[in-house]
Amino acid sequence: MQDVAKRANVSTATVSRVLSNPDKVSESTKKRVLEAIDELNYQPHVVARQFRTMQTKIILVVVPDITSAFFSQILRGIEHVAIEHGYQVILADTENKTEREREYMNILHQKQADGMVLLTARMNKHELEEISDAFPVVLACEYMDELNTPTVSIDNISSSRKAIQHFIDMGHRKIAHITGPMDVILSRDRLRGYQQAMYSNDLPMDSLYIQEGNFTIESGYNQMKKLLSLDEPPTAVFVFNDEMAIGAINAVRDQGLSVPEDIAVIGFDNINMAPIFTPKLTTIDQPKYEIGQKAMNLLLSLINKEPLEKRKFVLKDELVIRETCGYTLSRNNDSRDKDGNAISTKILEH
Amino acid sequence: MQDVAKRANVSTATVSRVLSNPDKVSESTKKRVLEAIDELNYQPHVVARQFRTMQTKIILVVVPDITSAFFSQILRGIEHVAIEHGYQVILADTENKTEREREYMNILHQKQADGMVLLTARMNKHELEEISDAFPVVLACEYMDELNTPTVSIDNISSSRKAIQHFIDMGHRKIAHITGPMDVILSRDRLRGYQQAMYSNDLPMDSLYIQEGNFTIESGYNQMKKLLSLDEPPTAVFVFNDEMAIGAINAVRDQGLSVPEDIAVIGFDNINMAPIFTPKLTTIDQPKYEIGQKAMNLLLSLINKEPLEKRKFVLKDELVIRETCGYTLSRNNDSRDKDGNAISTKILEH
DNA sequence: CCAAATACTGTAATCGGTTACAATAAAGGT
DNA sequence: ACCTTTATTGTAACCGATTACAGTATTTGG
Repeated sequence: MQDVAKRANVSTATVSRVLSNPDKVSESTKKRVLEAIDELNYQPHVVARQFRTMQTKIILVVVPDITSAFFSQILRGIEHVAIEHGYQVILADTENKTEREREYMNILHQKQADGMVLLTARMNKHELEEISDAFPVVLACEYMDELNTPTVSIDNISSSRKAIQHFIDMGHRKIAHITGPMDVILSRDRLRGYQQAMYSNDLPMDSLYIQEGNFTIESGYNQMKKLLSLDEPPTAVFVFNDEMAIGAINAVRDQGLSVPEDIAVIGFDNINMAPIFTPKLTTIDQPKYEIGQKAMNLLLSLINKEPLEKRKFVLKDELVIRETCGYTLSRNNDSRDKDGNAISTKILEH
Repeated sequence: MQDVAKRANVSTATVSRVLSNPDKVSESTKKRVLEAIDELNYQPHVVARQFRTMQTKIILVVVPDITSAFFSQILRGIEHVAIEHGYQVILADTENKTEREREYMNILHQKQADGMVLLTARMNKHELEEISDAFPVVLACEYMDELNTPTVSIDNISSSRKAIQHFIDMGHRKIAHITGPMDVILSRDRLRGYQQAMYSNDLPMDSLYIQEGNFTIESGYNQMKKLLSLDEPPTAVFVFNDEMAIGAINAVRDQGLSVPEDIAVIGFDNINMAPIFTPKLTTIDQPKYEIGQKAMNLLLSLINKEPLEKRKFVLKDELVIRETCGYTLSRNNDSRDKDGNAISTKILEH
């Protein structure tokens, strides 16, 4: 920077201003400085700037599982908004471990990032509250009651209810649920939706019909095997996510049965494999990209200390009816739900 | 830090030493300082340290597509090694755009990262050479001849040859290839392997049998449709990656034909969906996690200016025979290749 | 018992920008 | 013509750690 200043015959302050406050500098000197920068191929030392301004322009995004098809779409939403506003995204993969989640909190404490988007919150409410009181933090996907942290999510309880109601409307009575790990709020919420729908339709609930998986294809496979080995196996199974649903369908098939004829299945998330898998997956679609965008926009407001219009955003989900729930067997692939909204199930749409 | 120093009745230099050179400090003062740190809940200002030491302890990883199942495994390999050595990983998603690739190079120029792992290299050789001469850079997956940049990859030509040879050994003669975009070296390499195998078996090559896709499921679907509409459609298709292979299989099915009976298919990468998809995908397995680990270890050597044992590492790939190539139809799911190596195809392995 | 080596700690310069404040020049107003 | 305001630029303090160097205390060796 000294060199540039010398060459342009100005002070370092002016060079700095050309770079970060161009309006404060006259056209002529600005031109001279820019030329000098160009000639000397000067690159500002970003870390020095970060140090001086106490801003890193970095956003930390904590993901429970980077390999999951679901989160990558959310990430993209976050990243697009971030880059647009001059921020960069650091990814932190917790691999579903709560300790690692905690470790990453340090990055905020140490001011290595200007803010954080949490796509997982296994920590207890107290810890979360503490960190989000001190730093800009947005929670996405997971929702906690009575938590002040700004949140973007869908209503997991109602969407889960919607799925079960669909089964019931089609005449199913023996409906099982493969849940996610019970220490994850999302799992408890979706389970609650299942229970609510069963109760309100006066259907009995056998606790054997509730099996806890761990998000993976394998665990979907194993839990479905358990359900199939019951004396009275279910005729329909609602699965916490699409990955486990795919595992579950494989289990049905390995048992010589078929989906949806013998067992109907509904998944969750509408990952990009859902319309491609055979049979095509009926599932709850989350607006993944939009969740990411919204979360990042919220975070920017927090960082800039702008007032928030509200702290909790619940986006719309949608039951996408394809083949695994059996609904469309006697019909065309394209259908409409009872509200008349198109439920497109064309293959290869995304 | 001042506060800590005062409280422990030492100078800031000593506090600093306790944190970064604990051996230089006596046990008693170390204890005092640590107590003070604890009582004041002091967090070192990492950016200040980065500034002073001119090290960020950050690694930039440039990925062509973060949503791809293939790369996430490599990422995990990189990240594990990085964290183990006190480095953090920033992810840069180029979304398959060369411009964005170039943009990210700036992060290195600006010293915002100590090194970079490239999982994509669409830039020309000259640009790449320039940056890798000036900074620690490792190339993974893609391989360029006559390039000095340290590289970790498999031998794409030979693995592609292997796939085609398998088709030929099974009696196929009309073998097509759905490639990746031709501006990607990997695509050209795998195409070359296809051509070599065809030539060396005196099989004719119809240029209509070579169709260029763009990595996505959709393009696999579309290119396969083209192949199916030929007067003399192929009986076997080698596809650049598993995603496109899955699209291709769907196209076959939509045409009322079936895999592998009418058309045999071999994919590439062995993504985690490969053994789950129906029919199970025969594919070339890349040691994804190991590629990531090796690349990161190489990068660490570069950063620490250690000598490299060599600059090019070619890891072993493996043809994993499952169902889509037809080989195991009359046999068990488990098979062995001609070298006697087990080719496990158990469902739900990963 | 003293010199030399060793162990520990403190002082202060330093990294490369940013920005408050001061200084100067130019423009505008009466 | 003179004062006020505005525009532009320079000077130098500052951000919070690290570390070379110097100084002091302690141990070792003869």
